[in-house]
Amino acid sequence: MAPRGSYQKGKVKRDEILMAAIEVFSRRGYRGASIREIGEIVGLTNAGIFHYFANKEELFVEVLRVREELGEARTPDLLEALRLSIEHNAKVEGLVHLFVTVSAEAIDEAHPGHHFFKDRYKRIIKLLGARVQAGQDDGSMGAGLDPALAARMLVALADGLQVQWLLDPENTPMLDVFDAFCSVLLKTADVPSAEQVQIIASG
Amino acid sequence: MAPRGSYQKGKVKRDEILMAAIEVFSRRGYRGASIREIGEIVGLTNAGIFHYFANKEELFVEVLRVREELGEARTPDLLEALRLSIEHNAKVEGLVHLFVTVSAEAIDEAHPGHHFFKDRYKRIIKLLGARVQAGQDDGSMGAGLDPALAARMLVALADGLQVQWLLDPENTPMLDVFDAFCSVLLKTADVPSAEQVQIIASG
DNA sequence: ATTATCTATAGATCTATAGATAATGC
DNA sequence: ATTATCTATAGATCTATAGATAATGC
Repeated sequence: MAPRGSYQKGKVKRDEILMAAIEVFSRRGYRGASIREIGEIVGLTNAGIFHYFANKEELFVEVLRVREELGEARTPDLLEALRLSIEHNAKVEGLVHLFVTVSAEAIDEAHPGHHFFKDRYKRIIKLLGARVQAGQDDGSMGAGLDPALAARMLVALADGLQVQWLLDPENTPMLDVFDAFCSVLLKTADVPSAEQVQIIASG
Repeated sequence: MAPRGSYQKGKVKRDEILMAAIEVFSRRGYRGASIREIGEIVGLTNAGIFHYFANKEELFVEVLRVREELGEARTPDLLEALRLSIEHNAKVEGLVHLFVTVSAEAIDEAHPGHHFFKDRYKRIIKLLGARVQAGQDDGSMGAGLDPALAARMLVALADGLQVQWLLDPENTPMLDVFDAFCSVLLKTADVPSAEQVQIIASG
């Protein structure tokens, strides 16, 4: 006898739990979050949560997956996607908080999110590096920066800005800073250096 | 009767505790760290720790203070200081880990380190902004970036790179990335834009 | 009949305190 | 005599399980 599967009510509740979990894991990190607190938000006892998720770690991994989906880019261009995600993030403080809190916590190799984050960074940096390389090749970007380094810069900038923004949202113009950096990226050494200017000017 | 003060042995032990605490708070964050684990490292029971620090929070605040001292710059120039601290940090994984973990956790307003971090960021960004402004004024830096934005970039970059480095130390050339960014900062729009080159070249 | 949810509870922690004992140094 | 440290323990949590009851929908 195959199981009947969850009722409609159950599916809705499961989603509610995931949303509440995002909020709580965001504020408190994986270790600091408690199942009971998540349960209170959705009107369940802690035992009620365990009906939907076998254990805390399973719930957490689902949260990471959902966050990835919610933040998913709708653009094929990775650089634009990164910019869009920053723009989007300024509206969903909870997700940014989750990401920042948990990625810091996940530095510990024993953390359940460790591999998720390590792989994620590696993948994004690699893809962004290729994107910058392509931009330089087709002349849309300046060739002044090593693409691999530029990729790490972009990711670091986005991450670092999020911390500043979460600590002080009103005074942190996340997108302005990012855009200013991108404009630098676009023209750096696309424009000739001072020496080259000399040559051009005197030629 | 004034108290006699702590014995020599006690002073040494207190320092040992602080060093162990840096390590544990680094790995686990404020909430995840346990007094007992710190005690085990220095060969005390958890109650032994409470002889030196009234409570967990007091120990933690001391750790932040000590970290600040240990990472203290020896250079008056703030930009150089930032670079030196990155260079230095690559040798003291524990302190970087502490900083990253706890600053993420401290985004929560109820966290004991919240104000410490918020003030610290505000101060550093302001000072760095002034530094960049001065650099642009005396012509040692290009004028292409708004100093306030550049200051936030520098801080975000340093923070973001630390996360990448902690997740994957071998493959993250922290200092190279930072230096590449600084070289961009130094010359951006110091060098004329493409249009200006046209004018120069044709003038 | 099966899913959703609760109550009750076991068993691990954790911070912190009280009060005893050991070590140190006037 | 005072500091350093321990044992024992109170009182909060926390995750997770067992087993009962309520709600849902074939």
